[in-house]
Amino acid sequence: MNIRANEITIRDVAKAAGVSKQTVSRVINDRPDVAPETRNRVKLVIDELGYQPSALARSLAAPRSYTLGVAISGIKYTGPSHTFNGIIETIEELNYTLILKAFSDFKPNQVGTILNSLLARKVDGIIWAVADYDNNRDWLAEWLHKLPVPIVFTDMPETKETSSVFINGYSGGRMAVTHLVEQGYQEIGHISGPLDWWDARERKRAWRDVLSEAGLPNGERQWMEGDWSLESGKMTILTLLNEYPEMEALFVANDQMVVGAIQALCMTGIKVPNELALVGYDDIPEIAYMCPAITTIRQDFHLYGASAVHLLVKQIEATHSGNTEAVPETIEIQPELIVRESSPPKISRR
Amino acid sequence: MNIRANEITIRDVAKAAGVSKQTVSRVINDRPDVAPETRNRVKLVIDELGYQPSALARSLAAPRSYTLGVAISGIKYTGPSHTFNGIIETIEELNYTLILKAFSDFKPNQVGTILNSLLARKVDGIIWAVADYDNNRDWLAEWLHKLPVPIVFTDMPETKETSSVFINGYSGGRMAVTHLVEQGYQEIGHISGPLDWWDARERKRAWRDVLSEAGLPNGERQWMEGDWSLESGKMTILTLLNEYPEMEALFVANDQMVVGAIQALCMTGIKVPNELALVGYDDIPEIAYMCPAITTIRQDFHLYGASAVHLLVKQIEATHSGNTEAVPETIEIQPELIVRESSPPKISRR
DNA sequence: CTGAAAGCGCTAACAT
DNA sequence: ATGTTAGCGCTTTCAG
Repeated sequence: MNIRANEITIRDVAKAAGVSKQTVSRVINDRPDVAPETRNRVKLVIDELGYQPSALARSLAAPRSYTLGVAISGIKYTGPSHTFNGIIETIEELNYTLILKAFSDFKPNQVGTILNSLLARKVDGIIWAVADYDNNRDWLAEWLHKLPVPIVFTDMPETKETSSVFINGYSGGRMAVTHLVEQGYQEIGHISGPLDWWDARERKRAWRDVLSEAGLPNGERQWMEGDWSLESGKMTILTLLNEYPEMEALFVANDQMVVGAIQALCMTGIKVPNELALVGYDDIPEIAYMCPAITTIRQDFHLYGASAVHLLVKQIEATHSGNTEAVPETIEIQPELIVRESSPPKISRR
Repeated sequence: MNIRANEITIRDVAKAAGVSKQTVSRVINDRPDVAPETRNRVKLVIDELGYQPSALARSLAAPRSYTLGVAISGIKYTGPSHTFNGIIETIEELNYTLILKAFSDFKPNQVGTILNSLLARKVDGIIWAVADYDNNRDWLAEWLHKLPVPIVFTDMPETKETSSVFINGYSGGRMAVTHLVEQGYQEIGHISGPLDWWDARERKRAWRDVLSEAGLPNGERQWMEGDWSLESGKMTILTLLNEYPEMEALFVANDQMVVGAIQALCMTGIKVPNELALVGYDDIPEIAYMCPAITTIRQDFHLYGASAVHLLVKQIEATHSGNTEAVPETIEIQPELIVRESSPPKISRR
């Protein structure tokens, strides 16, 4: 294989093969209307010269660029980083090129800037993988109907007007709490994520609903708000333990906070699961290696990212091939309960 | 702000402002040679029309694209994902656009494919953030001298011919083991990473060197090879404990393996740090929240990524502005020892 | 200071 | 099946 050294153009190939640029273009685009013999000759010349077409020029001249724009808000944590990994791999698989924009400070006009800089590179579609918190989605709303290309959201409260992929946090929350109820616990607390995050609200709502339906207590002193961080898990559980001493079991809205909480429990000498049963959320790799291993709700982040790409490409194909207007579609991914040692039947506890 | 809807071109602006395309071009490129009055008029029209220049067309016509290519091998783990985060943010800061390629299977010809697809988009430079293991670097070597743009490596054994940024793993390893020696431990084991990784070899070499220099035992039964994973930490420590029962302290080559090891220790009832002192590597967020909190070597991944970008952009500037040939440069980042509860002075143990 | 012409490397639309 | 003519939207070069 040769490297594109920026010097050989379609012209050179055409000249060397004794055909027109157009014919070379047809060959590199695998068009059917080229004589087999000509095609071979051109291909040979391409190999000899080590010709590599300029994706830039093709994108400019053609209606599509085979480029996808992805906007993210940071990938420091397990969830987003695995989701992003799914996105990358799938884009790669489908032979698109990925242009990335990071969403840093959440100012309304940043939304427009990012969208524009993506469109300025003529992306065929956009994946908006920025977490739904604050009101960044509202800022987006005004752009949506002006967008000349399909867009797919991640973490999106179901909407009819836009395509999105989401993992059902309410359903995951229900699984977690239902599991604890079924194991026989009656005093079940909750540490939520920051409630300006949609996901955090969904999980908390699930906690409350399940307890209500089971006729179990779910008052205000039974839960506290964390901020997803390890430190907040550690701090929050100490307060909660104080305010809600009868607590037998605890549903924590993400695994990071569980790790923090475990350190606090360990330091105060409270035994898991004998004195407190625990269920987390996310199934980060570390959580299975706590002592005891923690029951959690697994989110298939990789599938999540992959689905977003597949959906987007589907919409793009629809726009380009048919005369069919792309119809918004929502893909819902179900989380899964992973039972480990931190949530045994209550009766089995000493 | 208006959104680029792909319909307004520089031509429309020129017409509306009653000037030529070139003048508009000069304005959007902030060239000095435009009458202030003209400039203002053009700017006004640009705003009114909501004109957004096509980055694609500009890249094609101009000598630079203000686009950087980044090749990574996956960002599922803390280290790479934080490094990548530093890369993204810095690229964003410097107003470049990021094109991403993922390196999945390590076949020699994938290297060429990735490089070509980046060059086909006319990137101004490349960051190769693929971990140095196996022999993927060798495959790269043959392309290097043909590359028409600067490239910066991450995780690179120091070389004179190429620019790179690296965190000194040998020095980090020395810090870890020296700390244990200074705390008074004499029987110090090691769980290494997979030895086809450069970093793993460096850390192990440091372990051996420090022990040798201190006149402490460092035989074959005192260390074992893991594979960076949680599970391997768990498994490896059990074997090691068996083969090296006198072990008082242990240097583990990354924090993930520490987490796995702690579970194994907890299950077998071995107390940290009283029966075994522990030092990890990486300072992943979770490691400070173990019980006890783990001493580790912090790597500033964010700075790492940021440095790679700064170095690359520096090389690009050199190539474009001056007639100076870009001189390869290496940036070395020093890791830092973070002392926590898992490595107290031996004497203080009960 | 401003404009006209030429071209970046390719594809689309129409010829033949 | 192949070639020709026009662009894609911008920048560069060279006039003036």
